[in-house]
Amino acid sequence: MFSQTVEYALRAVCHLAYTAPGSSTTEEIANSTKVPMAYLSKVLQGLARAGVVKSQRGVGGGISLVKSPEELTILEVVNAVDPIVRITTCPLGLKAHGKNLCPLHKRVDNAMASVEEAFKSTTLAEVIAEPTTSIPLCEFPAMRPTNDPE
Amino acid sequence: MFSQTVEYALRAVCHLAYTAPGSSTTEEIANSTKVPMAYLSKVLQGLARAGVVKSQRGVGGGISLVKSPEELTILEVVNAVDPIVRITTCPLGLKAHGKNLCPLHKRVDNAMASVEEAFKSTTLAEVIAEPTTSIPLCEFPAMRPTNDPE
DNA sequence: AGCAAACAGGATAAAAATATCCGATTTGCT
DNA sequence: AGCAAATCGGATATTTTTATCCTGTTTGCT
Repeated sequence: MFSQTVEYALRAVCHLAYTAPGSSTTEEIANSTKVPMAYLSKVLQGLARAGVVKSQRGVGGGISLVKSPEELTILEVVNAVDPIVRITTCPLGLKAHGKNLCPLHKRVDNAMASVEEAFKSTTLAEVIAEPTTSIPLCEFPAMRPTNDPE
Repeated sequence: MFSQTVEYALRAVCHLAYTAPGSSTTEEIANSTKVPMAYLSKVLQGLARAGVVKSQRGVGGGISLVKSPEELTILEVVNAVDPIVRITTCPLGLKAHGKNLCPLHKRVDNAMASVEEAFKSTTLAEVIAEPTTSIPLCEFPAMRPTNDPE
């Protein structure tokens, strides 16, 4: 239901939230998130174009979040790479419907609205702070991603 | 967020709900739903394989719903062509997580769960019966799809 | 200046989703 | 039997998504 790209982007910003406000290299993120590095690079470029992350070239460079994890919502990340497009006019182009969606499309749009709302109300900070035995991206409890090359 | 195929399938069963328990030809459905006929044919084959619709070849044949619109949910239609797959184990394959999803994936899964729930609790009968000026698939209010070739 | 780290971006490839075409088969009707 | 209405299913094409590779550019360090 959500694209691979969305999944990869969320993992990446999750890693970056751990190291924020510092930066991580694409390789570090790729290792920690188990995303193919070359493809991750493209995803990160998309996030950079959308202003979610910024990149710094050269030695000591890498990728970092533009906002703090407290200010960054899941929705912003999702919309940066694969936007949730709400239904605003009849997909069949029926003029009589126009912006007045029929019950079918109203329900489909409501489903998207609920996802949008859930994602809008969750920040990255909440995701990484939530007490749990399953820490995002971490194989072992109570152990968080580091920048050490494994 | 939802595939074209899902959209097409929903339109098609919506048309069939109008003509239920009678059948419609693929061409009639294609015209009423504005879905390319050849592709719709494939979508309907998928719905038939999943047991949502049944087909009858030959003169006077066509496609009809297996269940009544009262018994058929949107979810069954969606799952027939492009299933909503819930996250049951860690997508990274982290053994420590297993079925205990991390906060990130729990939220993504919750979003899918809300969609699943919304779709599960809506029948086709509700969709076509809801009073509105925008009648599904119909260009004009108070005028419903017919089997008349336009 | 020279070198190594690191991202940028184009070219390419592979796979999946979307779409079209057409001959084969089934079926009802006369 | 013959014909026309319909679906079935295989082949093919197109577009999008996912993925890989490689060269170029930027940057910090010595």
